[in-house]
Amino acid sequence: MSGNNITKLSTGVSGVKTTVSDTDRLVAELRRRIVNNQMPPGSRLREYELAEEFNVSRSRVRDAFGVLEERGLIERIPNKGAVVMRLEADSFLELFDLREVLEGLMVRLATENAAPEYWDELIDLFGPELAQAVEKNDFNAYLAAIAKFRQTCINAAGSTMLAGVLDDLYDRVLAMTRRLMLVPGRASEGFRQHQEILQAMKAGDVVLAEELKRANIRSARSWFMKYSDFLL
Amino acid sequence: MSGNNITKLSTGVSGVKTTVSDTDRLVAELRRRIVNNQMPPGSRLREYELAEEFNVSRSRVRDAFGVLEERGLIERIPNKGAVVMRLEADSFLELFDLREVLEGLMVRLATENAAPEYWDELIDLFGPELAQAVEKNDFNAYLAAIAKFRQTCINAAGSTMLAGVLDDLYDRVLAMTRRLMLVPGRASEGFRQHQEILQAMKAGDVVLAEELKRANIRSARSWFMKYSDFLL
DNA sequence: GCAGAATATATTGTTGACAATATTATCGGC
DNA sequence: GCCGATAATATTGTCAACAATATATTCTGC
Repeated sequence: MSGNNITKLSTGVSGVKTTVSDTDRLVAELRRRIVNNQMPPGSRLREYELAEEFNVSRSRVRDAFGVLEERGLIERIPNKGAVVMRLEADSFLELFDLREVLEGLMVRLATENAAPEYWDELIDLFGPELAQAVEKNDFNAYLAAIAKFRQTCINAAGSTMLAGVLDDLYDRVLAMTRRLMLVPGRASEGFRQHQEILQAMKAGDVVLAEELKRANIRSARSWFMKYSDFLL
Repeated sequence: MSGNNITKLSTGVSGVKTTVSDTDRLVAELRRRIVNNQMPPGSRLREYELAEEFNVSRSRVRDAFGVLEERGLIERIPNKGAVVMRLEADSFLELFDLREVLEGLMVRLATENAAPEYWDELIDLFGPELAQAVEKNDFNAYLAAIAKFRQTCINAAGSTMLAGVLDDLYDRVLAMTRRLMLVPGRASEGFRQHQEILQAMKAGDVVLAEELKRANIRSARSWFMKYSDFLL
């Protein structure tokens, strides 16, 4: 096995990139493992080990580590190796502050740009069926719906830069959301908030939609602070 | 020359990193050249060429390209090479939207955290002397003052995540600021706005400070739109 | 048995050589 | 002279071997 190894493939997600390399696949898989806590914070990542597992050279693993580090998912200490970044309470709070202004902007731009009908699909998704699933603690369904909401908004917002920044933070947001959802009552509250936001967006009420989204994050923040002892 | 080559050195800027590698130095220098337009958009970056110039191996250059790409300063096309990213009008407008919420947040957090006296130094810096320099089109002095303002705020805000996001965008902000300053009248207006923001910050008026900073960016945005024909 | 030095092992950091690909130059036919 | 095919060159992509460093183990004197 030698030489170049880039398979043509569209990434699907509004991407400019049309090729996916070994490095990209590595990054994706390692991201997944870290966010899913299969590799909990503090875990060591050994280059050779991963190189063998994925049948790639150490250089690819090393490249992947580079972007993972840039994204703040791992920490690299010279000559010692890479460990999964530990998320402190402080950085969670910082993350909420950032999300408040950024996701608020996202919703504002999306509301400005999209026609009212654009939101019908999402409004349908956030319907009675999902409501029941949330009550029954079907977190995967809820998580998928939230991801869909996010992606639909980003597409409508139409700002590649905003999309990039949100994407940079996404891993950490996901890691936190997964935990926060476990707190009794939070999921159903978040669900209702999303319904309200969607109504405002369909109504084209730019200001209200942004404010509701910001309130949504602030609410999540206060839940987090209340239960931080359990969540960290 | 072979083997590891990492010189111990503190980065100074509130950094967690305490070492600076060849790659880091490369990134810094290339950033500088790109932002200063010594490497205008569309320029091609050849790996071997740079490797020779900096007396490093191509791998280091390649690593540097990786972070430059992640930062959106260059674009890498497989088997073709790296070119300096071309900044389109759209992305400038996107950048203004982002700056409005992010720098607003920066000022808000900074105002919340810092004591009134903290701002005296900056208020002094943005005094009559600098005002005169701005009138005389001494752009370097103004640019340095703005950079100082930014850094002081980031330090006071105390959010490493926000600092990271702002840093990611900094190169593009700088590139744009340098051009926008050339527009007659913009620099002195921006100067006055910074004075007002600082007054609000010293007064501890969190809401007003944030709103003034946001207005500052919106104002810059409208100047840009008006003169975009000359600036692009 | 234990602290500290010396050795062995594991792991990361770096490089130069080679493969794959794209770009440019050359050449023959019309 | 111009166009397409073919060869030559330049440039990037990948890897495997080696160097440097950190960690674990063994040894030694007490």
